[in-house]
Amino acid sequence: MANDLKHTLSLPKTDFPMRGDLPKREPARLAAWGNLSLYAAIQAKRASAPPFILHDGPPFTNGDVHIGTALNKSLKDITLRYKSLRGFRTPYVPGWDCHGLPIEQKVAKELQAAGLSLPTAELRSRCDAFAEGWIKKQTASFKRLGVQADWAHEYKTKAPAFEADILRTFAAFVEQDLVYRSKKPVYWSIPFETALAEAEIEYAEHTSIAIWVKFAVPTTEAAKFGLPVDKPLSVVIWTTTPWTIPANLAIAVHPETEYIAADLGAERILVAKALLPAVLEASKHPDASSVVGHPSLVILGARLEGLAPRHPFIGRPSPVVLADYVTTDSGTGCVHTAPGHGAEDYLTGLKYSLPIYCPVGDDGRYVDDGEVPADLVGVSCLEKVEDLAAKKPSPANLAVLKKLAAPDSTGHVALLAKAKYIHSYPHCWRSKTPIIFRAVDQWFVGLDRASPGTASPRAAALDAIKSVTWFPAWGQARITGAVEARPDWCISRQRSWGVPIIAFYDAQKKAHLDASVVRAVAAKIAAHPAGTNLWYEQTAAELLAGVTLPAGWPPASELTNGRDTLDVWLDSGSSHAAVLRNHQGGTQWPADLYLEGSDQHRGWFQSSLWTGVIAQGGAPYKAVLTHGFIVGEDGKKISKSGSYEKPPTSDNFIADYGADVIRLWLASQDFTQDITLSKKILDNAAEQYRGFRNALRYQLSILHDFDPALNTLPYASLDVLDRWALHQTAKLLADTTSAYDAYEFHRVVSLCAQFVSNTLSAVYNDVCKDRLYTYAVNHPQRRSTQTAVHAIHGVLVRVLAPILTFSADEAWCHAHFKADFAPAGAVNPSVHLADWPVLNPEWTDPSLAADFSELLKVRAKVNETLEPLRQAGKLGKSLDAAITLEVAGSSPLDPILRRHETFLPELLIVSHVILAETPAAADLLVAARPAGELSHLRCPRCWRWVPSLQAAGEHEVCPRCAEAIQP
RNA sequence: GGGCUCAUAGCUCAGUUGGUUAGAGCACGCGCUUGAUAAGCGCGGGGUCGAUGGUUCAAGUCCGUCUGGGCCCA
Repeated sequence: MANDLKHTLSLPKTDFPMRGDLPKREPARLAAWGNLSLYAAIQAKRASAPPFILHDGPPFTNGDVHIGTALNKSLKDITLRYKSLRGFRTPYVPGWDCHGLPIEQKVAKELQAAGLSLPTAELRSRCDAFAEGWIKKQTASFKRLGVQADWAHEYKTKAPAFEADILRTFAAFVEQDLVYRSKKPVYWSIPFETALAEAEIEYAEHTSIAIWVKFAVPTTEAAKFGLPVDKPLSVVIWTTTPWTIPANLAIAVHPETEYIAADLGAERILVAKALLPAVLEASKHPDASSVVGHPSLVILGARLEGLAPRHPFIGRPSPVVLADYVTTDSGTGCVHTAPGHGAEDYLTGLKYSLPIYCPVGDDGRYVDDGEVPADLVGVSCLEKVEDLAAKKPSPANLAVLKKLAAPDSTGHVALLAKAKYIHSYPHCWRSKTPIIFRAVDQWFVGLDRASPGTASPRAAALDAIKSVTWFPAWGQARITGAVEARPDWCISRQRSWGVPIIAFYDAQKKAHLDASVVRAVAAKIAAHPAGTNLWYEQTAAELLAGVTLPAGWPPASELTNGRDTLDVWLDSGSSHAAVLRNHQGGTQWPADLYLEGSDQHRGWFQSSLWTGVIAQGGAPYKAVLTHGFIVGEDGKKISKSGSYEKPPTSDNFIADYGADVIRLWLASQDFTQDITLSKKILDNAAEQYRGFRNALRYQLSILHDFDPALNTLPYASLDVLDRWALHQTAKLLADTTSAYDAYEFHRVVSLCAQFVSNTLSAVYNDVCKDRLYTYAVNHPQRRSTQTAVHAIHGVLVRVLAPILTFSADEAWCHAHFKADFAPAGAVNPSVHLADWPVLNPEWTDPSLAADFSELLKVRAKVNETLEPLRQAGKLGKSLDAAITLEVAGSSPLDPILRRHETFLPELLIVSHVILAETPAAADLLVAARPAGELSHLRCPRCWRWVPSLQAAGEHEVCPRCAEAIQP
């Protein structure tokens, strides 16, 4: 019987599945979008719209898409989808960073394992294929994530046309006379005569010879600095690389460390006071305690600056310099400084304008430069693998040791002590021999060089930074600091997989570099399918055929191609020139936005800024947005925290949760900070996803018999509750729009979640069930609610669309076509082709909202009152209750309740409300009892308790239901 | 060691120019409903706002120090 009545109700109905089953269902939607050519359709729709250009920072092509990269691409996609809905033209050309050491090394290792040794051009081809393979894989992963882009017209830094633009950027540097040649220390493999990168270094235990060496201080020098002159005085240095002594140019001390001129009896030595006992022990001084206790002169390091001891066997001074990195942990506190053989030494050398001196040749042997003593010339610094096993020092170490131990013409012996020293030392990954640190010629960009009347690159960059909007604001301080502090840009690398530096060398190894020649070769490279491989396949004469050589150059036949490649930061740093300047995919320069991880303040943001201000006259972006990094549950970086069952790749997470859940998770986090990843958090996101999905589903289900074209009511005839819901929706739209505009996606998610939960689920949907289910299908109040729900759904689905790309589209198709997918040729076949909802001013009704704010407080109080009855078993659903509200006539609540008196039972979802006036001052008194106590009867159809039932066919129902089921 | 940055309930986030018992969603507990049902509703427990000094009539909110993270550099 009851079942018969149930069939007279308009219950929710939809084919929209309750469960997303995203990992399985999302790929079908991707395919549907492909069939729609959705990206092209969106671009076409916005063809004449104002552009919003997000320039893609290219991921490196050497592995799977990591979840961190997924974060980056998701944020970009959310941004662009939002801007597109808002009415902007949003071309998005995805890019790939293809050159670089990690790929070259991976390929080289594979070749080595296979026992192959290939010419450079062949090695490069293999690197090319390697990169291409990952581009394919990464593209698939990005697509699966829901990232919408011009995938068919991506940019690749290895494409010949792109390589040519890199070279043109480089040419601009040359043109402005910013590029110069200078030495810089690099890791050097002697057997392979090549520079190595950090990644090619393996650390292994090594037995070195530690030496303590006296640098004699001339008496006149000592006197000048107020040091004792009663006995010979020496500054003692300590080093574990004796072979670098011929390159010594200075001695570094810490400005705030105390030094002591200790009296050893026949002579004095100057060392850090704290290290004197250790030095005495090393030198086996017979009466150390007396020396330590002796009242000797103590002097602060800062006061020693400029003191000029003599090199132990080369006729030049070795001045004392100051450096903060000097410690008193070991050694003597006086640090042997050879700017050509150490990173810190190099920087100190630059600071003190010392030559970057390196008397060791490519083959690891001392050169004959007129400075190196004759007995050292030709001696090798190499320790062969067999020497290592025998712990046999290099010939250079032995030769230097011998010289230091030999008395000079005055009988002075420089070597104070020596000892074996076992430590971890860098070795070449291929030859397994210890590397040496050695300065080689490099190309630099002088960032402080300025032609008369123009600003230096640094000044221009600092100026450009101010014209850019930084999100968050502290990004400006960060990049300003990085730009101010960085030394001149070393743009050359001794690598193969990169863009060659178009420099030529004559027989005397003199470098020839000219901007017009670079441009001419760039043009050839752009036009040739081999791209820059041409450089490795052709001779200088072939490359320069038809090129007019600048005055002063030898004929092309006497030139050879340089072997250096450009720093890869120049590759990606040229992307704005290669892509935006060329309007690739409809883009334009400068970009409206760059969006990358905060590490790029020192990376891509900066390299792009330099190339922008030097070659294009300004910053290539109007705004820069940064995000943090993904960390593990413990807040520590993901590589260091716990082990994962699967690699943390985008694909793996999507396989488990679906792209929309991953996107929702990422969107719900404040990405300016670290983003925590854990199963619990992802499960939480999945739960939240279900909430959104169900909200959309329920709306669809109650709209199943609503035809917007036929059944929509004008705003003026909408029910008060529906108008309130629209007011809340208008607020949601305004708030989420400003959150999107501020790139605060987590606020969008939070606002939507609260709207769905508080406004819809807890109040609006619950209250509307009665009218939606039990009223006659065409009852105005029912159509009123459907009108509102339809409008709300339209807003919600579009507000969520940038984040829940798949599910919002799925809901869209169900709303418009009552199917999973739009039929062929449908109008508005995707939510992503829609426009952002327009804020209807009618919807905003502050006085109504004020009333509701009070009414909902009453509702909360009623619920509180009902709860004990329910817990006591006296009450089930609230509809079984009758309520008495008592309020003082003077209360501001009184007129509100009166105004909405007939609506109260519906709002409170109870069967009967008695509104009474109380003289008491109390705000509101609520009493509840089962409606049956009023001797009311329960309508078996709408479940409300009413004074009397009436016959309707074979049933007894309330008058309202009787009318509703009239045939 | 330096630059920038973060630290509010189990989780994700709000907390306006310092001002009443610090909020929300999710999760959790106890009920209700069985006409959104692998759903929905109600009620409830849960935070000494990283620690510690200070400024103030008053500090999650301002200042100092420390602890623990992150990115970059050394």
